Amino acid sequence: MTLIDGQLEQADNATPASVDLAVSTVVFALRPHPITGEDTIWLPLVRRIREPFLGQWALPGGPLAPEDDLAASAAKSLNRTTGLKPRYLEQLYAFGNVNRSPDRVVSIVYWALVRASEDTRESIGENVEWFVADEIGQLAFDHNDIVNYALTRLRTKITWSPIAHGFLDPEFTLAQLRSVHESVLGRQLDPANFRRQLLSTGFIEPTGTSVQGASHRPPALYRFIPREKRNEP
Amino acid sequence: MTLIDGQLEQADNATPASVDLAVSTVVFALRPHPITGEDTIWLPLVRRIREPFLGQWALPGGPLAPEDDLAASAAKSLNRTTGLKPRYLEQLYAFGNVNRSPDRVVSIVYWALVRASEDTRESIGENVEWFVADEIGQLAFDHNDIVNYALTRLRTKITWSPIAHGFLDPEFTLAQLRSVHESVLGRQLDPANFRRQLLSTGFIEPTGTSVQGASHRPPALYRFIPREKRNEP
DNA sequence: GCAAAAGTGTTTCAATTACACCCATGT
DNA sequence: ACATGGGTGTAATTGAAACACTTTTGC
Repeated sequence: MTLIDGQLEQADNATPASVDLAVSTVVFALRPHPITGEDTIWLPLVRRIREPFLGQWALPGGPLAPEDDLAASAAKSLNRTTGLKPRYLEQLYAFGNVNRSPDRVVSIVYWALVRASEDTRESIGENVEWFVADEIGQLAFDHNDIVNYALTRLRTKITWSPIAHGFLDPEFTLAQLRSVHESVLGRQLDPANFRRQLLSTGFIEPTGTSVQGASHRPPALYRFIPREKRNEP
Repeated sequence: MTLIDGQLEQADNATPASVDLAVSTVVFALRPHPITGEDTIWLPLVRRIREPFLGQWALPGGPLAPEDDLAASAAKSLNRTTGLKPRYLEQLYAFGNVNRSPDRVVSIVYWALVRASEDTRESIGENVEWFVADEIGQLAFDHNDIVNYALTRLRTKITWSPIAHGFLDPEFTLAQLRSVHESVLGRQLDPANFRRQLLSTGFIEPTGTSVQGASHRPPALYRFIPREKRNEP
């Protein structure tokens, strides 16, 4: 509430910040659960190599570089830790409570979807590890809260927004897409109704090709239609 | 993508930031349109008193004080400019593109709802003025984008979330609440269906009192039930 | 009694759900 | 041919929208 020159303070020409700014990312992928074998949500965490919370697991991220946009910073740290590029990336929330860290840090958190690519299992580094999202222990800072918030956002958003393709290759069958929804929501969905609902949204279109080789009718392949190329959403 | 000690960078113990951090707030109130007289959305803007964008209108805000939570900072700047306390306050988005300002500033923006109180018309200061939201000119920085984004959020959120009471006194009639929805959405709503829909959500409860004095059946008064005291949503 | 807004009831229409059934393929 | 998942059809259920109707007040 300080007054400057007898006038109100104003944003966007702030005095030099005494608050640190970081960008972190919650990265989701679908992989089989180690016990049940059913697809479930995984995420990569990074072991902290300094105080505070030294040795504990935390979300990948880092300070915001002056030359990076926020989303670019998130994508970079994602790529650093997983070697992957995000197929979906969205800002989650800015966390900045005074008591969330011993020093004062505001974290702008993104969440991302990536494919369950093969080559990322152990290839990155000692200090990066993937965990089943529902079975992570206590994380550094308020990162448990952040992960839970991101999971909630994923599960609610998938019911009305076309994001499930973020877990898949560019071309996919409706069964694969339905399987993603089922894994995220944790319940079975009616194949017939799922098909109709999704096709009526206009979010996807058939590629014209289909998948041969299985001992049943070959399923058609579809691709996601980006917002700009859609007709009436 | 710098490596520190041969390890991955990590968030939340960032190196001293070379990026400034500000918190701004989009404040909405409902007041009669100066020409049509119908209730419409207004918001307060602050005239900039320094470069860049000197003399142009901008959102109220300021640098984040180390001792303030993000929401507290937003509420403070709101109170500074309008003299009001927010009846609803929510984080909107963190804007941080490199090119949004000559210097590098990340703005964490909140949006708020306040009552159309009498005493705030001109009483604050020379450099604060209220505008009809749909009739503001060109603002400083990317603040036009921010205002439009906040308006979109308000209009979509009011259809499924109980926020309209943020424009009203703690006790209100269903007609007042419906009028808020109509003003925000810009179209008429069926009184019968509106009543049923809203009561079925369990967001509000009757106070037991009603408003006498008008030449028609006296309407019952309702109050908003905060999330914690609700039963099933 | 009449106007005016509060509040209730009912009919219609659209969307979702549940589930029966046919289709195309590999073995 | 038959097992398997892909794909279509349809009746039942639910919920939203439209609108007629009753209630309670001031004048």
